[in-house]
Amino acid sequence: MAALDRSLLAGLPIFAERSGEELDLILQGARSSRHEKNSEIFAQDQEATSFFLLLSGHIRVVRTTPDGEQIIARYINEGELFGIAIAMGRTTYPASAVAAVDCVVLTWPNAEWPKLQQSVPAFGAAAYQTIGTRLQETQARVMEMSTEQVEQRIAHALLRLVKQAGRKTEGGIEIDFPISRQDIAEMTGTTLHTVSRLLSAWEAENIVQSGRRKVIVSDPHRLMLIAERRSKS
Amino acid sequence: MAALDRSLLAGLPIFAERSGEELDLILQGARSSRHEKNSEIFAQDQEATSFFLLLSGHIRVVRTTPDGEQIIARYINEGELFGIAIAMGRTTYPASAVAAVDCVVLTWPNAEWPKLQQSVPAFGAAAYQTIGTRLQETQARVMEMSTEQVEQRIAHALLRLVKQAGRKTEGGIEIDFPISRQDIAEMTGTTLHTVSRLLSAWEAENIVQSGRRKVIVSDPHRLMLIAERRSKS
DNA sequence: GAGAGAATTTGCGCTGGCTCAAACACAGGT
DNA sequence: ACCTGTGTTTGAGCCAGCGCAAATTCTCTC
Repeated sequence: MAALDRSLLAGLPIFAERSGEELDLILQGARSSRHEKNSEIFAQDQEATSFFLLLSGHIRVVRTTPDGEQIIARYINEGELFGIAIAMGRTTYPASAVAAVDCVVLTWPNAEWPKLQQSVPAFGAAAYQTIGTRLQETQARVMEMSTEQVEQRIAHALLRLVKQAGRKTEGGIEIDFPISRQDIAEMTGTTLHTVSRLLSAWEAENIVQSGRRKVIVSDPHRLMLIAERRSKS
Repeated sequence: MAALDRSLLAGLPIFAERSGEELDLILQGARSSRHEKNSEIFAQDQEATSFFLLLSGHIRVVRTTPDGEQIIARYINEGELFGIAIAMGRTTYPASAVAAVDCVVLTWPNAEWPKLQQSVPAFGAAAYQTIGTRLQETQARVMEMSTEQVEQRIAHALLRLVKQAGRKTEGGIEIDFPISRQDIAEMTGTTLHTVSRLLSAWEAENIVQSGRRKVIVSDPHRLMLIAERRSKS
């Protein structure tokens, strides 16, 4: 395979400060691959052999319970590391990764990890920072689930999606990948029925427009009011 | 202050593989301190100036929402690192740490972090592993809150406490620090009333014995059956 | 040992959101 | 143009768990 070009990485914030030489070092052990929509990049509990960076597209990280219920742990956006089990001292992937749209992914075999950490310490630091950030986010989610009503949780989830993967359109900001009511339910710990009812209600109030696997937030401000509404006092 | 003795660390699993020299290096920048029950070791959102290791006691890690609701993020057990904001690239503590009983804590100023990581790489690795483990645990908690009923969540929480901080007594395994109904509620996202009702019911069935800020699990096996009970099918 | 504060227990009524059920709408393939 | 599968909508009923309230018990202090 031809060597990968450093221009692949140059645009990513995570590598903004890296020199050309460092970028080459980073790319040396990597290969890039395309994953079509709905294909699985790695599976939960499978032995972790590689770690990844999403060059383009969106990835859904899904955890499945022993009795088959699914939860969406997070969405991975362009430029983010994922599947970095190795950096957490794990030997298996704790979740599955599924392409939400066609994706381009950079893959390193785990064997590259120690080398890379050695030769480009900032790479290791970026990975650890990623994990730290995710711990924060996950803990925030626990708080949300403990203290907020379903309506507020869904509003928060939509606002987060808009922020991370929003694309400006005529009617407002559209979430840039297909997302079903079921998906939103799995992100917020509720049922697709409740999500559907709420989106319908919000649509009637011109806060969102939504369709089949599609959500556009037309009035983020009002959605924020809903999200921040206190339950009592 | 007199130099700290390496025997402080020698017994901890996290340092099992370290040589005497390494232990001395680790202790060089540290100081130890005593924290009495219910005192705060650091506060949420406060600037992170140090990181810590719990030598003895139990610590409650608490997050407070903007409107004053509290959540117990986790309990720290003996030998665990905590407050390692620096390893996550954070400048403030994301939660408060409160001594659940009288505690002895080892403290390093953040300035020691890069040195220590350099001189004892395994120390850095331990910190990252700690964070990775916590991410796993927190995600497991999200799944629990999404898919399980209150009864199962409380059962799981008790089993976890027993595993991490259980002390064998006559009537069963006692949780080794004072824990109120309210605390359990804040760990499981419910109310103290519901916790109280459930504990009373379990007490009647001889699964637990509990008192004021005290819980003894007398029949872990039956508690496990409750915890693993599937909601449907 | 009296009093105050903190933790727990228990009853009661209500309701948010789930379950069950059915109809409907859209996209993509043949 | 039709068909099939997948996603969405909406209704109806129900119940787990919450909010509120009051009584009770335990611990610690003075």
